[in-house]
Amino acid sequence: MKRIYDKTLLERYIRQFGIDALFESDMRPYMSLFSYDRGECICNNGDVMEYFYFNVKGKLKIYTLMENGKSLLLRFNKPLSILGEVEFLSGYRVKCNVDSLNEALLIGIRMEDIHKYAGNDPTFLKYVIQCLGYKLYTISNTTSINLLFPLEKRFASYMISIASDETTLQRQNEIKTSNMIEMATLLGTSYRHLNRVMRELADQGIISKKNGNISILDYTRLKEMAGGLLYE
Amino acid sequence: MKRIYDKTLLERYIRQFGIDALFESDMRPYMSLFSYDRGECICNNGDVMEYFYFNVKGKLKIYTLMENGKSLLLRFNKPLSILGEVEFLSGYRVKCNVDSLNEALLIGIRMEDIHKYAGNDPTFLKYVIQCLGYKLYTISNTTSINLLFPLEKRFASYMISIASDETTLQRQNEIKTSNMIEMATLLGTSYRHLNRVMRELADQGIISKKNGNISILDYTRLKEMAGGLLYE
DNA sequence: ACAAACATAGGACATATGTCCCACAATTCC
DNA sequence: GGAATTGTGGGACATATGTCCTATGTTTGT
Repeated sequence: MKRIYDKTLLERYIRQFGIDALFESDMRPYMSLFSYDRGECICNNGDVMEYFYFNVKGKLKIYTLMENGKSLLLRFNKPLSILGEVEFLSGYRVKCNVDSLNEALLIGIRMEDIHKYAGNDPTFLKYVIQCLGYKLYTISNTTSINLLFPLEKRFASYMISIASDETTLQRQNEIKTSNMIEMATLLGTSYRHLNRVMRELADQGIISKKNGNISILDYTRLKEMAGGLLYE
Repeated sequence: MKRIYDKTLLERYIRQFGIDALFESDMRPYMSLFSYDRGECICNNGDVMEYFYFNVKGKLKIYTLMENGKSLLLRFNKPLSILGEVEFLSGYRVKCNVDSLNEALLIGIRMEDIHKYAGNDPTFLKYVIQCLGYKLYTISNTTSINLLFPLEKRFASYMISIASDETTLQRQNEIKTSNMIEMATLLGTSYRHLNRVMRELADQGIISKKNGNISILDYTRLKEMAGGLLYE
């Protein structure tokens, strides 16, 4: 973790995501910009959260780590999203682990400052509620899906959801898989099993794997296989 | 569901849980008291939430129901807790099903009213954030354990949770199982498998099944088996 | 360039869980 | 009372998934 003393960059991100509009007063004086390297840990189970963060660049991995060493990915976190909103009012210690997956930039505000200057700011509080509501909803959804459907269906629906990119509004038929292991944990399964299921789909001519990319060959059958499931 | 026109009772619960202290203005004029019977449904997937609720008596069961009929228990909800906080700001439809497990009492405030009179009330908003944070935390915990541990553990924790009755504050060692099939779906498994696992526990002398009731014979070992997971 | 670390691919086997089926007891319906 | 329905208990087998291990290609660090 490095602090970046670049007011211009900070300002650019505030503008880009409209972060100033989330507060009724100007919080800029209390904001710092931090950068994290690929794979760097942002916080761990048991930590006391010193900052409230806005993730403005990079993908974060949020996961639990159990006593027996098993871990489960809870979600990925992409800009714009927040970190520390649970701890902000409760004062609890952190319960999850958060790692940066690539180079990430976070805007941090000290917990004392956010308490002092935004602790009674309805605009900000409502934003936090929305974020929390969204997180609660998605995790409930994922939980059910993970437990109730076999990987084949989950994989199919996952593929469809990332293939239809909301930004371009057009379907990508080629998906670059940054990392199979990451994908496996996201789907709540083992790498081995994901591999097995993917090969079955490949054998059936529904997808194909080529130099690390997955191509959708038969979108119709893939959609059929997902059977209405939606990962959000 | 019956509306109860008993101002004294309403006032008693407001006092008992300090509900008036959660708002900066007096919300009593907008509160109604509702009672639900054992097993009665409070809301369903797809409903529009008309009220924001405080659960002041009774245990609620919160679960999802998928299109294919499968369902999964998300959590139990005991006083004091709230319902409708996700819908309150987002306007989303309800995504879960909520049933009352025993006789329950809820204080309801119409969504319009809570928007109008508490939508910018920092005290209330902060309370909502705390509740959401707590829910997010517990569901994250449950999710991980659900996915990382076998039914045996889930069953054990389920037993422990319903055996400790909040009203009597004393442990029931005999649990009447209204319906095994329902219990299986709640735990996200098949009846067959639940049966199998229960027999294993019975063989180990941890529980016993007699004329439709489950008795806990060895609470300590049962708790051990649950391994810290609590459906709270 | 070479070693080390990592990603991909998959065999062999164990375990958790699901599906299908049947038997029997309890409850409800005429 | 007898038939029909429903809940319970469990055998046999199939499927989904995990664990462990091995091999090979690919990237990275020095």
